[in-house]
Amino acid sequence: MPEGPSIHILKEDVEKFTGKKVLEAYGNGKLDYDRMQGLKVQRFEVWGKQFFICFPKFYIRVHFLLFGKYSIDEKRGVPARLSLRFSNGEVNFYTSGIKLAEGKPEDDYNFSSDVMSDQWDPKQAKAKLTAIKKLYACDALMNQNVFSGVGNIIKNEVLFRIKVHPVSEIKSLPLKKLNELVKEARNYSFDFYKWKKKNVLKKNLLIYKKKECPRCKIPAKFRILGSSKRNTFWCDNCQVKY
DNA sequence: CCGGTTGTTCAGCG
DNA sequence: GCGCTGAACAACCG
Repeated sequence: MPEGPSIHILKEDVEKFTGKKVLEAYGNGKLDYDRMQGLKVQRFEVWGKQFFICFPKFYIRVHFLLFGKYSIDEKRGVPARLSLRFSNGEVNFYTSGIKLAEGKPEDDYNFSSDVMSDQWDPKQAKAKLTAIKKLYACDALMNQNVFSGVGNIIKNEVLFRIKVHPVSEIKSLPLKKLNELVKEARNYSFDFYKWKKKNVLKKNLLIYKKKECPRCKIPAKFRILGSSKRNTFWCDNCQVKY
C-alpha cells in the first residue's frame, strides 16, 4: 500500500467523491469527525506517501504508515480509523495516521520534492543530496524531504537499475550516476504505478526479495543497511560501490 | 503459528 | 537545546 504510486491509485479510486457532500464521518481515532459532516470535498491531493482530503477551510491528512489499508464501497472486518459516507458510496481508511490541518496542503508541503508531481524539481533534489555530509545511496532514496513518495521497494529497484551499490557514498558518485539516480527515482515510480495498476508489480520486480540476480544469476545479497535500517537487496557483481 | 513488513514519530539519552 | 538512536505502533500475509 504505502509507496507514492499506490496513493495516486487511491486518488483515482476516490475521484467520484470530489464535490460530494459528506453525509456521515466517523471512526476510531481522536479526529474531529463532526467537523467534516455536511461539507463538500473540494478535491483530493497526493504528496509523497500522504493523501489529503481537502475541504474549504481545512484538510485531512492520511498517512498509511506500514500497515494502512483502504476500501471503497465496502467494509473490512476491523473498525475504520476514518469512514466517509457520500450519496454515491463510501471510503474507509484503516490503521492509518490521520490528522486535521487548517488551510490547504500547499501551505504545508513542498510539491517540488514529490517524485510524481508535475512540480518535481530534480535540480533541487540534487542540491539537497550534495548538501548532506555523509549519505549512502540507499538512505538518499529513502529521504522523504528529497524524494517524497519513494519507499523501500522503489529504493531497491532504482539502485539495481542504475547499477549502483546501496552503500555507495553520494559524494563519491560520478555526476552521471547522481543524475541517473535522481532521474530513475521519478521514472521508476511511474513504472511502479503502471504495474501496480495492472496488478503485475510483483512479477516486474528485479531485485526486491529476489534470491538471485536476474542479470548474472549469482545469489543476490540481502541485509539491513544504512541509517534508514531497511531491508536492502542487491547484486555484488552488477552494482558498483562508489 | 509466528515472523516479517511498501513507514513514521517521539521519548530518552549524551 | 540540539542531534541521534532505538523502541513503539499495528494488522495482515505467507
